[in-house]
Amino acid sequence: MGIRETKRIARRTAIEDAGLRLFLDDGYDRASVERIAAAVGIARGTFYLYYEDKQALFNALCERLYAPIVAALDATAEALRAAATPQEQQLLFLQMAANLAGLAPTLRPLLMLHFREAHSAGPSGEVVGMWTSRLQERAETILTDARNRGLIRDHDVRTVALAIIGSVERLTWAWLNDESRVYRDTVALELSTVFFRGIHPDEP
Amino acid sequence: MGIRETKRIARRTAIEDAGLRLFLDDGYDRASVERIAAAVGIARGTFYLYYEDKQALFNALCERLYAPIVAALDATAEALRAAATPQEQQLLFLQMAANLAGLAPTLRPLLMLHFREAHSAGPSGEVVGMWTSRLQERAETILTDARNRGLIRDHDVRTVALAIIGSVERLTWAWLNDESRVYRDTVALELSTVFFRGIHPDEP
Amino acid sequence: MGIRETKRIARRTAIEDAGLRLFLDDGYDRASVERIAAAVGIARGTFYLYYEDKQALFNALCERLYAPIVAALDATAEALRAAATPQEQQLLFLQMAANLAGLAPTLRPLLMLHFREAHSAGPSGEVVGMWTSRLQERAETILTDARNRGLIRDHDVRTVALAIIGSVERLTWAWLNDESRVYRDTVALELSTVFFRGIHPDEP
Amino acid sequence: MGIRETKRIARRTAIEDAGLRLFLDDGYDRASVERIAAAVGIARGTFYLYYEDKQALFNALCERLYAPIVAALDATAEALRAAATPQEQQLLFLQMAANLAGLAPTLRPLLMLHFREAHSAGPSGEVVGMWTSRLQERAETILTDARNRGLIRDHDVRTVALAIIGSVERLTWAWLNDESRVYRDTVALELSTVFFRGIHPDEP
DNA sequence: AATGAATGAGAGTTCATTCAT
DNA sequence: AATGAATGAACTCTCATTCAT
Repeated sequence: MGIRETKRIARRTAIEDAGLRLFLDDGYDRASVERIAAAVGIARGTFYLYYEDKQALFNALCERLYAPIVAALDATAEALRAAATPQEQQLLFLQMAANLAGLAPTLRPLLMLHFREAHSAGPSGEVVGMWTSRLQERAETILTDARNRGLIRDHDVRTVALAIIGSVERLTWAWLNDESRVYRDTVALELSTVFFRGIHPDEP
Repeated sequence: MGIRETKRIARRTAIEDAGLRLFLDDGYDRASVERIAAAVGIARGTFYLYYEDKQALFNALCERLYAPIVAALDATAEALRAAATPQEQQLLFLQMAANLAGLAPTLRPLLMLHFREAHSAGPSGEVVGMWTSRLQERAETILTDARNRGLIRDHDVRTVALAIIGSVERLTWAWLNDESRVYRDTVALELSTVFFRGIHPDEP
Repeated sequence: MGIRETKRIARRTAIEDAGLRLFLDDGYDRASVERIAAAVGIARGTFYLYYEDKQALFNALCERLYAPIVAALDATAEALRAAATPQEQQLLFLQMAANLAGLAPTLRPLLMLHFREAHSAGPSGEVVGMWTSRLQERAETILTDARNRGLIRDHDVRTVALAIIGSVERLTWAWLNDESRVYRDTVALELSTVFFRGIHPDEP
Repeated sequence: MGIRETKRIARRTAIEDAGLRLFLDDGYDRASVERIAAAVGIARGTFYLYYEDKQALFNALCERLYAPIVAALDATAEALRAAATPQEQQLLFLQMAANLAGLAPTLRPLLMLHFREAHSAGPSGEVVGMWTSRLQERAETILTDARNRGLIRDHDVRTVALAIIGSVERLTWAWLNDESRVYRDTVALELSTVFFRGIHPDEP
């Protein structure tokens, strides 16, 4: 890779990092390109050599956040299709939960950004909404598959998907804000139990 | 009540209604006092005769939204303390759920506002956060009480409270956005079942 | 008229005058709202209390310039319809020419603005073009009427109208720029003679 | 010519063509070097290897436009000096008009540029003004000569020259903008007639 | 010869709030 | 009680040009 390309990537990363920090501190709307540029140590105009506009920077950060999550869900869906027994399936669910929980620390500030802008009125809210609905689709796919195989009770898949995602979101938000007693490792298991005991078919 | 007082209240209501609409359309930050005043048909300066600043208007809207919800939760908590049997308690839970679901249509735009600003960086986010934590407290109180009486399994109360609130929030958001197949009436029951079957003690 | 209204009008006039000067010095595009406001001695934001945007200020100036010219043309057209003999008609033409020439000194800077922006690419050019085509319409109406009455030879009315307007424009521009030997008083007569001798029917 | 020189000229032509298009679309001021370079497919900096600055590019385009027109006028003036009879002279006038009208289609976009920038406030306006005054000089020379030989009536030469140029400009502008019924071929004749019948001495 | 990163001033416009009327 | 004029800082984005590579 040429030296120019290397420098360019490094600078893009620097801008994204600074942008992330300011978006978190001030929100997408209030964070100004001027301050982002200043944080990186570049001129205002230089910013626009790397991103078409503020929105493009935000999109890049979203890509960073959601791409690995979507990938993890897709991988689980794929594996589930190959799973033969209910036991295998349950294991895969738990692995997925652990997998996602494992991603969390790396993605921490980006997750924070997700919540900050999730329902905002501006363009940031729209982008997050688009990604969120993709996640929702994946979750529904997985649950539908599980229901068809008799792994979970015959609830309305959409409702259950929303409920689970909502729980995960709320707990993640609590974790991000260091609300006491939310421990990443135990919570995944705890939550799984709550939902599984509730949604799996009663044993004879 | 004097005619003056009546007119003052009517105008406050008009300002709040216009403010609500604009906060929803544009977000708290982007909604300008100028446009709110114009929507009401008053001068910019007149706005400040009724609210100290934009923030005060937002606070008033929050009061409108959260006060009845907190009241409903408090009433349930009170009634639960007087309930003797587990059957009575379960009934009270269902009544509370139905009660809250019944409030939803009236509060619809205000609920939308809740989500719009829930995690925002500015002052609006802080206010919503304060109210949200009050709701969380109430939920924990109720669940702790239920657990102490053996009505629900011995989960971590905080985690379960967060999970339930998250689910409710996510489903409410879906309902607000007319995502298909989220019907207010059935969803309360469905959700109760999901959580109850999961969290109540196994029957012998 | 209330004192507020009076002051408002005075300030609008002050803004228009300053705007005119700067539009002339720098052109519509390069003239900045900031400098216009500074020339008036008001804050940047105050400008927008009086005009929606820079374009609106330009439109107001165009109104000032073109409205009296259109009025003069319409008055001539009206009078022509009532004129009985060719002699009367010719007299009216000369009166119109003198009339317009009489307006020129008052409108001088505004006429300058017309030429500055007449063919410009931006929004200013479009507005001027719109007004210009209105003038063209009026000129064609008058010429068509004159031709129908046998006052002028049977040329293509549109071509002649364009030729006359073009001549007038070019001479006006020369006058505005103090190109020597363009005297307002004599030029109207001179030009009339040039065109009349050429376009009136040959005498028997 | 060396291959290098050939390539250099080809690239200059490409830049001029792109510049012309953008100057027409956006106006000299708003057309940015960046977009011109992008249209050619070269880097921003490369532009400055071929033209000292944006102004220099504009000058080159003016050269392209005005040089042939000045040449045509000079040729006519020269031929007129050698002409013996009024009939010969009139013929030469008509030939010149036809000649210029013949140039028009080739120069079409450049003519458009002339009008766009003719009275603009910036440097582009000054350059066009300089060329325009050269054309005016030539026209006056020709008319003075014609008057001295008794070919045209004893009008003020300067006024007539301005009137003719103004007419030609206005009709050309109409033709450029496809205002209906302006046909290049007939218009030259029509205009000649209008002016000739008006300015040549009365026949006995 | 060609590149494209970098600059920083400057553009139009909006904002919440104050205060004299 | 009500008005609306005034502020000036803040915003996003564009510009012509330079220069190290």
